[in-house]
Amino acid sequence: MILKSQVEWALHCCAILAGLPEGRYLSTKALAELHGLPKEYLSKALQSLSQASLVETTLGPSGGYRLAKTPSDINFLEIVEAVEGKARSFTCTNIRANNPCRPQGYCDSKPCAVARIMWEADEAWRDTLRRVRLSDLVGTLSEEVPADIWRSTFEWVLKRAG
Amino acid sequence: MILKSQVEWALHCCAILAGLPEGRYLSTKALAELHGLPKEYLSKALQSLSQASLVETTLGPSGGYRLAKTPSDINFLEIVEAVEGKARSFTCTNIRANNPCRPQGYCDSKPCAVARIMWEADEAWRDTLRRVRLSDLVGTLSEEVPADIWRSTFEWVLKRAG
DNA sequence: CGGTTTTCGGATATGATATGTCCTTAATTC
DNA sequence: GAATTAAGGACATATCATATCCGAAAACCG
Ligand code: FES
Ligand code: FES
Repeated sequence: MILKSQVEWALHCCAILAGLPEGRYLSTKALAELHGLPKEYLSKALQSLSQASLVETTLGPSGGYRLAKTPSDINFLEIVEAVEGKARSFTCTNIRANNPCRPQGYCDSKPCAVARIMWEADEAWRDTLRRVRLSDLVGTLSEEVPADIWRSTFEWVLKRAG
Repeated sequence: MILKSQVEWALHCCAILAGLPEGRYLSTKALAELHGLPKEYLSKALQSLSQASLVETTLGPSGGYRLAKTPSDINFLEIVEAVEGKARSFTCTNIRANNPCRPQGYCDSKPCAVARIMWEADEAWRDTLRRVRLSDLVGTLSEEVPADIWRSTFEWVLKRAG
Protein backbone atom coordinates (compact mmCIF):
# COMPACT_ATOMS: atom_id res chain seq x y z
CA MET A 1 0.00 0.00 0.00
CA ILE A 2 1.83 3.02 -1.24
CA LEU A 3 0.50 6.47 -2.12
CA LYS A 4 1.44 7.81 -5.51
CA SER A 5 4.13 10.43 -5.69
CA GLN A 6 1.56 12.78 -7.20
CA VAL A 7 0.22 13.18 -3.67
CA GLU A 8 3.49 14.72 -2.55
CA TRP A 9 3.58 16.89 -5.64
CA ALA A 10 0.06 18.17 -5.11
CA LEU A 11 0.70 19.04 -1.48
CA HIS A 12 3.87 20.97 -2.28
CA CYS A 13 2.15 22.80 -5.13
CA CYS A 14 -0.78 23.79 -2.94
CA ALA A 15 1.64 25.12 -0.34
CA ILE A 16 3.22 27.32 -2.99
CA LEU A 17 -0.10 28.48 -4.39
CA ALA A 18 -1.17 29.39 -0.85
CA GLY A 19 1.52 32.07 -0.82
CA LEU A 20 0.36 33.61 -4.09
CA PRO A 21 -1.10 37.13 -3.88
CA GLU A 22 -4.80 37.53 -4.55
CA GLY A 23 -5.74 37.13 -8.20
CA ARG A 24 -2.40 35.88 -9.51
CA TYR A 25 -1.86 32.57 -11.29
CA LEU A 26 1.17 30.28 -11.41
CA SER A 27 1.82 28.04 -14.41
CA THR A 28 2.58 24.32 -14.48
CA LYS A 29 5.93 25.17 -15.96
CA ALA A 30 6.93 27.25 -12.93
CA LEU A 31 5.66 24.67 -10.45
CA ALA A 32 7.50 21.88 -12.25
CA GLU A 33 10.70 23.84 -12.39
CA LEU A 34 10.50 24.80 -8.73
CA HIS A 35 10.14 21.18 -7.64
CA GLY A 36 12.24 19.51 -10.31
CA LEU A 37 9.33 17.53 -11.73
CA PRO A 38 8.31 16.48 -15.25
CA LYS A 39 6.01 19.25 -16.44
CA GLU A 40 3.66 17.05 -18.49
CA TYR A 41 3.09 14.58 -15.70
CA LEU A 42 2.74 17.15 -12.94
CA SER A 43 0.05 18.61 -15.15
CA LYS A 44 -2.05 15.49 -14.51
CA ALA A 45 -1.89 16.05 -10.77
CA LEU A 46 -2.90 19.68 -11.16
CA GLN A 47 -5.80 18.65 -13.38
CA SER A 48 -6.97 16.39 -10.57
CA LEU A 49 -6.89 19.32 -8.18
CA SER A 50 -8.83 21.34 -10.70
CA GLN A 51 -11.51 18.66 -11.09
CA ALA A 52 -11.84 18.57 -7.30
CA SER A 53 -12.47 22.33 -7.36
CA LEU A 54 -9.50 22.98 -5.13
CA VAL A 55 -7.82 25.21 -7.69
CA GLU A 56 -8.96 27.52 -10.45
CA THR A 57 -7.30 27.93 -13.78
CA THR A 58 -7.06 30.39 -16.59
CA LEU A 59 -5.60 29.95 -20.05
CA GLY A 60 -3.16 31.86 -22.17
CA PRO A 61 0.08 33.59 -21.28
CA SER A 62 0.03 34.63 -17.63
CA GLY A 63 -2.35 31.72 -17.11
CA GLY A 64 -1.97 28.89 -14.66
CA TYR A 65 -3.36 27.87 -11.29
CA ARG A 66 -4.48 29.52 -8.09
CA LEU A 67 -6.31 28.23 -5.05
CA ALA A 68 -10.10 28.21 -5.27
CA LYS A 69 -10.46 28.66 -1.50
CA THR A 70 -8.61 30.17 1.42
CA PRO A 71 -5.75 27.98 2.70
CA SER A 72 -7.60 27.64 5.98
CA ASP A 73 -10.59 26.24 4.11
CA ILE A 74 -8.59 23.45 2.47
CA ASN A 75 -7.54 20.39 4.42
CA PHE A 76 -5.03 17.69 3.62
CA LEU A 77 -7.64 15.04 2.98
CA GLU A 78 -9.18 17.05 0.16
CA ILE A 79 -5.84 17.31 -1.59
CA VAL A 80 -4.90 13.69 -1.02
CA GLU A 81 -8.26 12.39 -2.19
CA ALA A 82 -8.18 14.64 -5.24
CA VAL A 83 -5.20 12.78 -6.68
CA GLU A 84 -5.45 9.43 -4.90
CA GLY A 85 -9.18 8.90 -5.16
CA LYS A 86 -11.76 8.45 -2.41
CA ALA A 87 -11.79 4.66 -2.45
CA ARG A 88 -11.08 2.93 0.84
CA SER A 89 -7.69 1.30 1.19
CA PHE A 90 -9.23 -2.04 2.14
CA THR A 91 -11.72 -3.79 -0.09
CA CYS A 92 -13.78 -6.70 1.14
CA THR A 93 -14.00 -9.32 -1.59
CA ASN A 94 -16.49 -11.23 0.51
CA ILE A 95 -14.58 -14.47 0.62
CA ARG A 96 -16.67 -15.52 3.59
CA ALA A 97 -19.35 -16.26 1.02
CA ASN A 98 -17.22 -19.10 -0.35
CA ASN A 99 -17.55 -21.08 2.85
CA PRO A 100 -18.84 -24.48 1.69
CA CYS A 101 -20.78 -24.87 4.94
CA ARG A 102 -23.15 -22.08 4.00
CA PRO A 103 -26.67 -22.88 2.92
CA GLN A 104 -27.41 -22.13 -0.74
CA GLY A 105 -28.47 -18.57 -1.38
CA TYR A 106 -27.63 -17.40 2.11
CA CYS A 107 -27.26 -13.64 2.19
CA ASP A 108 -25.29 -11.63 4.74
CA SER A 109 -27.14 -8.92 6.58
CA LYS A 110 -24.11 -6.83 7.58
CA PRO A 111 -20.75 -5.96 6.11
CA CYS A 112 -18.33 -8.46 7.61
CA ALA A 113 -16.50 -7.84 10.86
CA VAL A 114 -13.08 -7.90 9.23
CA ALA A 115 -13.94 -5.12 6.81
CA ARG A 116 -15.53 -2.99 9.52
CA ILE A 117 -12.31 -3.01 11.50
CA MET A 118 -10.16 -2.23 8.48
CA TRP A 119 -12.51 0.59 7.50
CA GLU A 120 -12.34 2.01 10.98
CA ALA A 121 -8.57 2.26 10.65
CA ASP A 122 -8.98 3.83 7.24
CA GLU A 123 -11.32 6.39 8.75
CA ALA A 124 -8.79 7.20 11.47
CA TRP A 125 -6.25 7.94 8.73
CA ARG A 126 -8.70 10.19 6.91
CA ASP A 127 -9.71 11.94 10.13
CA THR A 128 -6.13 12.87 10.83
CA LEU A 129 -5.70 14.32 7.37
CA ARG A 130 -9.03 16.11 7.58
CA ARG A 131 -7.93 17.91 10.72
CA VAL A 132 -4.84 19.45 9.13
CA ARG A 133 -5.48 22.57 7.11
CA LEU A 134 -3.31 23.84 4.30
CA SER A 135 -2.80 26.99 6.35
CA ASP A 136 -1.31 24.84 9.12
CA LEU A 137 1.29 23.53 6.71
CA VAL A 138 2.15 26.99 5.48
CA GLY A 139 2.51 28.14 9.07
CA THR A 140 4.91 25.33 9.89
CA LEU A 141 6.92 25.88 6.74
CA SER A 142 7.28 29.60 7.38
CA GLU A 143 8.77 28.77 10.77
CA GLU A 144 11.05 25.97 9.66
CA VAL A 145 12.34 27.02 6.27
CA PRO A 146 15.30 29.38 6.67
CA ALA A 147 14.14 32.96 6.19
CA ASP A 148 16.40 33.74 3.24
CA ILE A 149 15.32 30.67 1.30
CA TRP A 150 11.70 31.33 2.16
CA ARG A 151 11.94 34.89 0.91
CA SER A 152 13.90 34.18 -2.25
CA THR A 153 11.52 31.38 -3.18
CA PHE A 154 8.65 33.77 -2.75
CA GLU A 155 10.34 36.27 -5.05
CA TRP A 156 11.13 33.54 -7.56
CA VAL A 157 7.46 32.60 -7.64
CA LEU A 158 6.22 36.19 -7.89
CA LYS A 159 8.48 36.84 -10.83
CA ARG A 160 6.73 34.03 -12.72
CA ALA A 161 3.17 34.51 -11.48
CA GLY A 162 0.89 35.92 -14.10
CA MET B 1 -3.38 3.30 -2.28
CA ILE B 2 -4.92 -0.11 -2.03
CA LEU B 3 -4.05 -3.01 0.27
CA LYS B 4 -3.38 -6.34 -1.38
CA SER B 5 -6.08 -8.95 -1.14
CA GLN B 6 -3.64 -11.15 0.72
CA VAL B 7 -4.36 -8.96 3.74
CA GLU B 8 -7.98 -10.04 3.74
CA TRP B 9 -6.96 -13.65 3.23
CA ALA B 10 -4.49 -13.58 6.12
CA LEU B 11 -7.04 -12.07 8.48
CA HIS B 12 -9.68 -14.65 7.65
CA CYS B 13 -7.18 -17.48 7.97
CA CYS B 14 -6.01 -16.25 11.36
CA ALA B 15 -9.61 -16.09 12.53
CA ILE B 16 -10.06 -19.72 11.55
CA LEU B 17 -6.78 -20.81 13.12
CA ALA B 18 -7.84 -19.06 16.32
CA GLY B 19 -10.65 -21.59 16.68
CA LEU B 20 -8.35 -24.56 16.28
CA PRO B 21 -7.91 -26.80 19.35
CA GLU B 22 -4.55 -26.80 21.05
CA GLY B 23 -1.86 -28.64 19.14
CA ARG B 24 -3.76 -29.20 15.89
CA TYR B 25 -2.68 -27.91 12.47
CA LEU B 26 -4.69 -26.86 9.44
CA SER B 27 -3.29 -27.19 5.93
CA THR B 28 -3.15 -24.59 3.17
CA LYS B 29 -5.40 -26.84 1.14
CA ALA B 30 -8.16 -26.69 3.74
CA LEU B 31 -7.84 -22.93 4.22
CA ALA B 32 -7.92 -22.34 0.47
CA GLU B 33 -10.95 -24.54 0.02
CA LEU B 34 -12.80 -22.91 2.91
CA HIS B 35 -12.31 -19.44 1.46
CA GLY B 36 -12.40 -20.29 -2.23
CA LEU B 37 -8.86 -19.11 -2.87
CA PRO B 38 -6.00 -20.31 -5.10
CA LYS B 39 -4.02 -22.69 -2.90
CA GLU B 40 -0.59 -21.87 -4.30
CA TYR B 41 -0.98 -18.16 -3.92
CA LEU B 42 -2.62 -18.27 -0.51
CA SER B 43 0.47 -20.24 0.47
CA LYS B 44 2.53 -17.09 -0.04
CA ALA B 45 0.41 -15.16 2.42
CA LEU B 46 0.73 -17.93 4.99
CA GLN B 47 4.48 -17.99 4.48
CA SER B 48 4.51 -14.28 5.29
CA LEU B 49 2.65 -14.99 8.52
CA SER B 50 5.17 -17.72 9.28
CA GLN B 51 8.14 -15.42 8.72
CA ALA B 52 6.54 -12.89 11.06
CA SER B 53 6.34 -15.63 13.70
CA LEU B 54 2.59 -15.29 13.94
CA VAL B 55 1.98 -18.93 12.99
CA GLU B 56 3.90 -22.16 13.39
CA THR B 57 4.10 -24.89 10.83
CA THR B 58 4.82 -28.55 10.59
CA LEU B 59 5.44 -30.66 7.51
CA GLY B 60 4.08 -33.93 6.23
CA PRO B 61 0.59 -35.36 6.20
CA SER B 62 -1.44 -33.85 9.03
CA GLY B 63 0.84 -30.84 8.74
CA GLY B 64 -0.16 -27.24 8.22
CA TYR B 65 -0.48 -24.08 10.28
CA ARG B 66 -1.47 -23.08 13.79
CA LEU B 67 -1.19 -19.82 15.69
CA ALA B 68 2.11 -19.19 17.44
CA LYS B 69 0.46 -17.06 20.12
CA THR B 70 -2.86 -16.73 21.90
CA PRO B 71 -5.48 -14.83 19.83
CA SER B 72 -5.51 -12.13 22.49
CA ASP B 73 -1.77 -11.68 21.98
CA ILE B 74 -2.07 -11.02 18.27
CA ASN B 75 -3.32 -7.70 16.95
CA PHE B 76 -4.48 -6.68 13.52
CA LEU B 77 -1.44 -4.58 12.77
CA GLU B 78 0.87 -7.57 13.14
CA ILE B 79 -1.13 -9.53 10.60
CA VAL B 80 -1.48 -6.65 8.18
CA GLU B 81 2.20 -5.75 8.36
CA ALA B 82 3.21 -9.38 7.93
CA VAL B 83 1.80 -9.48 4.41
CA GLU B 84 1.79 -5.82 3.50
CA GLY B 85 5.17 -4.84 4.89
CA LYS B 86 6.05 -2.24 7.49
CA ALA B 87 6.86 0.55 5.08
CA ARG B 88 4.96 3.79 5.52
CA SER B 89 2.26 4.55 2.98
CA PHE B 90 3.75 7.96 2.19
CA THR B 91 7.31 8.36 1.01
CA CYS B 92 9.00 11.74 0.93
CA THR B 93 11.07 12.00 -2.23
CA ASN B 94 12.50 15.27 -0.94
CA ILE B 95 11.48 17.36 -3.88
CA ARG B 96 11.95 20.46 -1.72
CA ALA B 97 15.65 19.91 -2.37
CA ASN B 98 15.11 20.76 -6.04
CA ASN B 99 14.17 24.35 -5.23
CA PRO B 100 16.50 26.42 -7.42
CA CYS B 101 16.56 29.15 -4.77
CA ARG B 102 18.49 26.95 -2.38
CA PRO B 103 22.16 27.58 -1.77
CA GLN B 104 24.48 24.87 -3.11
CA GLY B 105 24.99 21.98 -0.71
CA TYR B 106 22.31 23.13 1.68
CA CYS B 107 21.20 20.28 3.90
CA ASP B 108 17.89 20.01 5.71
CA SER B 109 17.97 19.47 9.42
CA LYS B 110 14.52 17.96 9.83
CA PRO B 111 12.24 15.70 7.81
CA CYS B 112 9.95 18.02 5.92
CA ALA B 113 6.65 19.26 7.31
CA VAL B 114 4.59 17.59 4.60
CA ALA B 115 5.98 14.17 5.36
CA ARG B 116 5.54 14.59 9.10
CA ILE B 117 1.83 15.21 8.66
CA MET B 118 1.38 12.30 6.29
CA TRP B 119 3.30 10.04 8.66
CA GLU B 120 1.12 11.16 11.55
CA ALA B 121 -1.95 9.99 9.63
CA ASP B 122 -0.20 6.74 8.83
CA GLU B 123 0.51 6.27 12.52
CA ALA B 124 -3.14 6.88 13.37
CA TRP B 125 -4.06 4.09 10.96
CA ARG B 126 -1.55 1.74 12.54
CA ASP B 127 -2.65 2.68 16.05
CA THR B 128 -6.22 1.72 15.27
CA LEU B 129 -5.12 -1.65 13.92
CA ARG B 130 -2.79 -2.19 16.86
CA ARG B 131 -5.64 -1.77 19.28
CA VAL B 132 -7.77 -4.56 17.79
CA ARG B 133 -6.84 -8.04 18.90
CA LEU B 134 -7.50 -11.20 16.93
CA SER B 135 -9.60 -12.38 19.87
CA ASP B 136 -11.82 -9.32 19.42
CA LEU B 137 -12.53 -10.37 15.86
CA VAL B 138 -13.33 -13.91 16.88
CA GLY B 139 -15.68 -12.58 19.55
CA THR B 140 -17.55 -10.43 17.06
CA LEU B 141 -17.76 -13.24 14.53
CA SER B 142 -19.14 -15.69 17.08
CA GLU B 143 -21.92 -13.21 17.82
CA GLU B 144 -22.72 -12.27 14.24
CA VAL B 145 -22.31 -15.46 12.26
CA PRO B 146 -25.48 -17.57 12.50
CA ALA B 147 -25.00 -20.32 15.06
CA ASP B 148 -25.55 -23.21 12.66
CA ILE B 149 -23.06 -21.92 10.12
CA TRP B 150 -20.58 -21.17 12.86
CA ARG B 151 -20.87 -24.69 14.23
CA SER B 152 -20.80 -26.55 10.93
CA THR B 153 -17.77 -24.55 9.81
CA PHE B 154 -16.04 -25.50 13.01
CA GLU B 155 -16.80 -29.17 12.39
CA TRP B 156 -15.67 -28.85 8.77
CA VAL B 157 -12.34 -27.49 9.97
CA LEU B 158 -11.89 -30.08 12.71
CA LYS B 159 -12.45 -32.89 10.24
CA ARG B 160 -9.46 -31.62 8.24
CA ALA B 161 -7.20 -30.49 11.06
CA GLY B 162 -4.21 -32.75 11.52
C1' DC C 1 12.76 -48.53 3.92
C1' DG C 2 9.90 -46.23 0.32
C1' DG C 3 5.87 -43.59 -0.92
C1' DT C 4 2.93 -39.84 0.22
C1' DT C 5 1.82 -35.38 1.98
C1' DT C 6 3.10 -31.14 3.42
C1' DT C 7 5.70 -26.46 3.81
C1' DC C 8 9.14 -23.54 1.69
C1' DG C 9 11.49 -20.99 -1.73
C1' DG C 10 12.64 -19.84 -6.41
C1' DA C 11 11.36 -19.12 -11.22
C1' DT C 12 8.20 -17.57 -14.30
C1' DA C 13 4.00 -15.64 -16.50
C1' DT C 14 0.21 -12.31 -16.65
C1' DG C 15 -2.55 -8.30 -15.58
C1' DA C 16 -3.23 -3.93 -13.47
C1' DT C 17 -1.56 0.35 -12.10
C1' DA C 18 1.84 4.12 -11.70
C1' DT C 19 4.81 6.85 -14.22
C1' DG C 20 6.11 9.45 -18.10
C1' DT C 21 5.87 11.42 -22.96
C1' DC C 22 3.63 13.28 -26.94
C1' DC C 23 0.17 15.56 -29.52
C1' DT C 24 -4.24 18.08 -30.47
C1' DT C 25 -7.76 21.40 -29.13
C1' DA C 26 -9.59 25.48 -27.18
C1' DA C 27 -9.06 29.58 -24.60
C1' DT C 28 -6.45 33.76 -23.49
C1' DT C 29 -3.00 37.45 -24.03
C1' DC C 30 -0.49 40.59 -26.71
C1' DG D 1 -2.40 36.51 -36.17
C1' DA D 2 1.29 34.58 -33.08
C1' DA D 3 2.51 32.91 -28.71
C1' DT D 4 1.24 30.75 -24.44
C1' DT D 5 -1.46 28.07 -21.53
C1' DA D 6 -4.69 24.24 -19.47
C1' DA D 7 -7.25 20.09 -20.78
C1' DG D 8 -7.35 15.69 -22.22
C1' DG D 9 -6.54 11.65 -25.16
C1' DA D 10 -3.19 8.28 -26.99
C1' DC D 11 0.62 5.84 -26.13
C1' DA D 12 4.97 3.75 -24.04
C1' DT D 13 7.42 1.98 -20.05
C1' DA D 14 8.21 0.34 -15.32
C1' DT D 15 6.72 -1.50 -11.22
C1' DC D 16 3.96 -4.32 -8.58
C1' DA D 17 0.03 -7.61 -7.51
C1' DT D 18 -1.67 -11.81 -8.78
C1' DA D 19 -1.15 -16.45 -10.09
C1' DT D 20 1.00 -20.85 -11.46
C1' DC D 21 4.59 -24.26 -11.49
C1' DC D 22 8.44 -26.88 -9.88
C1' DG D 23 12.03 -28.95 -6.87
C1' DA D 24 13.82 -29.61 -2.18
C1' DA D 25 13.40 -30.90 2.49
C1' DA D 26 10.78 -32.52 6.26
C1' DA D 27 7.29 -35.44 8.43
C1' DC D 28 4.12 -39.22 8.52
C1' DC D 29 2.62 -44.03 7.32
C1' DG D 30 2.73 -48.39 5.57
S1 FES E 1 -15.48 -11.25 3.62
FE1 FES E 1 -13.38 -10.82 3.83
S2 FES E 1 -13.28 -8.78 4.57
FE2 FES E 1 -15.40 -9.11 4.15
S1 FES F 1 10.10 17.01 0.41
FE1 FES F 1 8.14 16.42 -0.25
S2 FES F 1 7.29 15.33 1.42
FE2 FES F 1 9.32 15.75 2.03
